[in-house]
Amino acid sequence: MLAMAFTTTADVEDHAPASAHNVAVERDLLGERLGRGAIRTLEAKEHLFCEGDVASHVYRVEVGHICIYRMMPDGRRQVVDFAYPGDMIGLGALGDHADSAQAMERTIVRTMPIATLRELAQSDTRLGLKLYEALSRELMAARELLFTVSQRTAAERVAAFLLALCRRSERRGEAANEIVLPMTRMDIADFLGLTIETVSRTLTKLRHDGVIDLEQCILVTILKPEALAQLAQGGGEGRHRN
Amino acid sequence: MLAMAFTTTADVEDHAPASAHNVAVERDLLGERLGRGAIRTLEAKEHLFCEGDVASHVYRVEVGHICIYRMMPDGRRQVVDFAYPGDMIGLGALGDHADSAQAMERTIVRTMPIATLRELAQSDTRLGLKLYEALSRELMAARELLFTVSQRTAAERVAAFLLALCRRSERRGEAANEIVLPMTRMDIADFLGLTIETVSRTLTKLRHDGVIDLEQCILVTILKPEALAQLAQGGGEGRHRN
DNA sequence: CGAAAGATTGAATTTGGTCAAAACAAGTGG
DNA sequence: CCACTTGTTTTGACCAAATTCAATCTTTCG
Repeated sequence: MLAMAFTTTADVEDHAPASAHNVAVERDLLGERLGRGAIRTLEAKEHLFCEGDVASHVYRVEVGHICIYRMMPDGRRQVVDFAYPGDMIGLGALGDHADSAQAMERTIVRTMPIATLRELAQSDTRLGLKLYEALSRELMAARELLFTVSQRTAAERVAAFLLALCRRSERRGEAANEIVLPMTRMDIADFLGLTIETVSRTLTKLRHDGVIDLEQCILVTILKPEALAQLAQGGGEGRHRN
Repeated sequence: MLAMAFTTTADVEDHAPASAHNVAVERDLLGERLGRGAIRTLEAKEHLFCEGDVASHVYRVEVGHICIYRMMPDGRRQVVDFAYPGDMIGLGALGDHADSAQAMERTIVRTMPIATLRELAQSDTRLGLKLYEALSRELMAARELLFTVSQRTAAERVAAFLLALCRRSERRGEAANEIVLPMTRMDIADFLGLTIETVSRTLTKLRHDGVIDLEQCILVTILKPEALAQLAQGGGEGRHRN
């Protein structure tokens, strides 16, 4: 269950074992149909949809990365999820979108009308179940994030974040200890409920402690995975245990 | 959408207009079957299920209140939801429970095996859709809470919490400005990511400011709903707007 | 009633935020 | 190729909000 941490924007395909390649076998109806779906290309910073828009489609990221977030009138922002290639977006939307989705770089998505999705789900109960499970996984991820943000210290949050990215890499069969951050410090900060300064400081501290290496501020090398894992738990003496 | 704040543990019935009474008309299949389902009574502090248990049933609270939470090994706790009469519990569970459900007082629930739920959902596609929507609403609630905990100050969190309870009362046709807190300060604290002391202090401050009244520390009277709403937004000059 | 659990209040401490400046990186145009 | 601009990241000094620790007060319940 812990392995699920942050594993949000559930891919509807079964969670692939490490052996599966990026080009997953599209054996189910949804995958097939999406494969034939319209393609849309987004420039960096372009929005796929915004808070309040009518939820007309679901999407699957093909290339690039998308940041999903919500804003408060006064400018405070909560990043809810980062969608990687293979991830579905917009599954949970009912009526209007409750959040915005913005490309973090040039990004390609496949699109599919919600109406079509509904039809498919009706004709194939197994698909309906899959969707349900995908949503359920999103819920769990959201709660995991809630937990992290609510209960952990800054250091623990950053550690947990890095670990989650590691696991994501592993799951898609990439190098597990070298991760490229497609998001800015600002995105990380708004995801973890911190400021950019704190994120930066924390990363620097991890570097000085020899836990990670940071060359271009976009490339993180995990030197001591155990230390990181330890930190992500209450290992560094966390906070109020009441 | 904002009105959804904290409206978690979605009731599967349509969101009833304010006129609807507690004894909602059970027109759909699920309601009927649950109405005929087995009853289980829990004493205060008794668990309905625990983290890691196999998810065998879904439940609907009939009388009393249930607290849903997750724990870290070191004792830190995150309350994820409070379930009121009419609320469903366990909808999102896949395989094992990711959280624990504990009665906050003597509580009665109706139970229904997940297998039965699956069958029902297969025979009635509309029910499947309803379940999906219920889960989706839970997801939104989780994200709303995430937002609150992550971005708001202590005062704002408590204000938002009280307001959410107000709305809940309203929705079930109860007095909107007198709310009884079925949960302890500890529960509130673990829900909002604060300490009991901070919760207590914040409530005291609200009382001194004449925004609420607090007689038995369990009964909150909202004296200035607008002020509370204002606070819940960034009205009291919130935090880092970057 | 009296014990135990829960809630409040106060004082000291700490974490993380704010503000401000400097360092870097990437891209543009001369 | 270099100066120049712009945007992001890092670093430091200071400050405020929330936690910790500790003591007291209330409520609940046997």
